Amino acid sequence: MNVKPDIKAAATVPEGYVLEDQVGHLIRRAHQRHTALFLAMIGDSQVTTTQYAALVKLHEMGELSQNHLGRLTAMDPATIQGVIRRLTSRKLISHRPDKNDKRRRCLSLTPAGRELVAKLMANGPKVSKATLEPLSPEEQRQFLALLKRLT
Amino acid sequence: MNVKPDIKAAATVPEGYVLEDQVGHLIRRAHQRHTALFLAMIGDSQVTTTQYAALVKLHEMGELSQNHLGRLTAMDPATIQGVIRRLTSRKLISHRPDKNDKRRRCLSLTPAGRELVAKLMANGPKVSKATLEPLSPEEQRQFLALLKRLT
DNA sequence: GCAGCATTGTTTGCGTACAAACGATGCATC
DNA sequence: GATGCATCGTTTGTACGCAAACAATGCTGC
Repeated sequence: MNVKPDIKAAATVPEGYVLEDQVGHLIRRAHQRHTALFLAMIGDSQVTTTQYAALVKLHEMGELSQNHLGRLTAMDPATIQGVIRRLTSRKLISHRPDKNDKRRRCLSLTPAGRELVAKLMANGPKVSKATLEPLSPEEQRQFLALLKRLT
Repeated sequence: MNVKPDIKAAATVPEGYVLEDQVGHLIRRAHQRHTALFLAMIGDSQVTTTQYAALVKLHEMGELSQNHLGRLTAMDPATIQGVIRRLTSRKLISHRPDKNDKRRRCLSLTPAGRELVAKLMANGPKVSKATLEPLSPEEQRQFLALLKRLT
């Protein structure tokens, strides 16, 4: 098993192009790390990052249509559909038809959903803190400012 | 449909906790944006970011076992298995049994795989550049240095 | 009123991502 | 050389993430 660089193959690699240094690869790994921290620290072994986002936004906004919630949490209609289905089956979210628009489902938190989201949001800042922990406070501020402009 | 903040619900939100400002949410959105740019610019409508990573690493290293390639590209055994299966079915990768270890599959690029990866790697820097485009050169340098420490 | 277009939510299909459990093989130690 | 542990690759199940196509409903302009 060859573990050293393949000289013949490497000869055609563009100068200085290292996979591990590419933004995309680094973002993907940072995302993996954050997801692992989230699942370990958020306080409910079933709730994922996207489910958390949906719950928090519903808590903040009160009542929303499905696609609107998707837009607010950066999920396309197919993705938010599955997230809502799973949260509904756990009885954390309920839905009723919209009075004025028969296409829409009005989503809202159930009492159980409100109770859970309050508990999870107590841990949310800890997850963010742990994710940024390798950086100093000043670096964290810089990093967040730059990251925000890449979205 | 209520689109304004729900005062009653928002009253229990921890002070200053805004979903859109959390690292995890921003990383997720940056990842989505990068993936979209990658698919649009890499030059082959079938190749994904992880498939690209596997091809590039195989090109660089010459011949690797499946799990080893997975470790080098940050994919667990179950994930790299699917990636390799799809690349093999496209005849971009071939495998042979290892002489010394019957458990291992020795993976390597086929001629078609070598040809494709050379073409894709010409576009790789353009994808990275486009992803970082909202930042100035100095900011890009800062961002990459900080991001690298979060992995 | 109605024709054309936009939006809402659904489904299918494909591709990551990971946990958990598994059989096969390698290896270290006795 | 047999025991016990580690590693290799696989499978199953669950959960994003998005493209594409769809039926139902809403809306705009004639």
